[in-house]
Amino acid sequence: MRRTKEEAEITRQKIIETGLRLFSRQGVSSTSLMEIASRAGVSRGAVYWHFKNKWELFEAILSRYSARIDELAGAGQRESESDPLGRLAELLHFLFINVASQEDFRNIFKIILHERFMRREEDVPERIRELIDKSLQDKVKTLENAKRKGQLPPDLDTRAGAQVIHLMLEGYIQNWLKNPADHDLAEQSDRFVDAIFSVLRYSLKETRH
Amino acid sequence: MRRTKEEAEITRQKIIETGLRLFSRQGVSSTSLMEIASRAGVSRGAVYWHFKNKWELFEAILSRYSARIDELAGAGQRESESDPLGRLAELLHFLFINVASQEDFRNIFKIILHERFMRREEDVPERIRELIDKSLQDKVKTLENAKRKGQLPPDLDTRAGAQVIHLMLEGYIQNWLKNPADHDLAEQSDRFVDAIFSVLRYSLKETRH
DNA sequence: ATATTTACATACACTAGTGTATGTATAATA
DNA sequence: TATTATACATACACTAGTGTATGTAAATAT
Repeated sequence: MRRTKEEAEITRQKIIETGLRLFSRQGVSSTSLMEIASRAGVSRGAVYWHFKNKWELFEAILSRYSARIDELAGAGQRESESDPLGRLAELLHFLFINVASQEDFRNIFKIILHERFMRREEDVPERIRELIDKSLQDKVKTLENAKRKGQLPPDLDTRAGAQVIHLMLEGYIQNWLKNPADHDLAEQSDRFVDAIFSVLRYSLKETRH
Repeated sequence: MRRTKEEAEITRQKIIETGLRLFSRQGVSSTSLMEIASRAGVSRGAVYWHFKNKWELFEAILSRYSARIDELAGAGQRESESDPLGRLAELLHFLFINVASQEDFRNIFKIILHERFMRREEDVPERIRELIDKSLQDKVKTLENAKRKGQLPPDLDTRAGAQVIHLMLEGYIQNWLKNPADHDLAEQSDRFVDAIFSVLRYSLKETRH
């Protein structure tokens, strides 16, 4: 019954895909390796052969997509960029489109959003938090840059701005995940980016103390 | 060892409080009745005497606070209101303050936000979704009203507006829950309401088709 | 061609959690 | 005061899940 190396890789991918699907539906902690195995059409032994435990499987799933997420998140941070706000708009559009059109990408987001607030120390690995914090830092840099280039008011609180961007982005994705039929994410992308920018332009002024 | 009626009510409340704390930290499905019981200083028997199972305990927790949430959510929806936008601002401020200052209220929000996207049918009861949907509908009404009173542009997409309000509110609360030391929620309440209103005023126009 | 890994499947031991059944001191009641 | 119902605690039976140990056919190395 020994499989060839290619076959082994196929089952490994199948486990990863099934894990991604189930994790995104039920959350990581309430999905058993048993269920993943049976839905992937393999035995639990296969899962334990490819991955040490549930969290290593989770790490494998994350690392398969983290490169793409990093790439997207970092796109607008270059200090030399002459139109940082334009870059930011592109990034947001890109995120919207990807989330709307690619299920696996959407599921990764869903897991991250869902798992982010769990507090059991043994459970959620540090990697998720790092991932989010990094992309937040990227956006602060982009906004600072846009301020210097005169694209945003000089008294904008960039940290608050970056947070609001994240929040609205996450919120919109969550809402779309909750009710995909409600509206077309890609179509509304323009309007939503406008909404974010109007917040940046008209609110979130720094407070003096 | 039989307790007096008052004592029984005290243990019941103690179980509810402990359940609220643990559910908000770990999520409902990954918190055991064993842990709740021991942390509440009672036996599992006590929990099973007061509540049929975990989800009935959860219902009890929800119903203890849903009145307050309903009250808050419904505050700005009166059609006869002459200043609906002002009411909405008050509501948002009130929510911010409550979430910032009252731990139990904050924990309820945390549970709702966390549990909202779980998909195991046996698990999350319909009540949470109903709760959120109702308050969304309230906000749509408030915005419609504000439009008629000339407080908002006539081509505002009120449904999108209501969603954005929810998303930003939830996002901000989530962010505050994630990092309470980061900033004072109550203090930033003003600025955040401003941000929301600027979105309503300058974006989210209805699309023609 | 033989030896050795590999890629699993199966079986086992263990734990955590659930729900229920039973025991019991005592508050409430008649 | 005797009886009954209450408010639990404890014990038990059961299930689901984990991790590990072992078996094994076939791919691969020698």
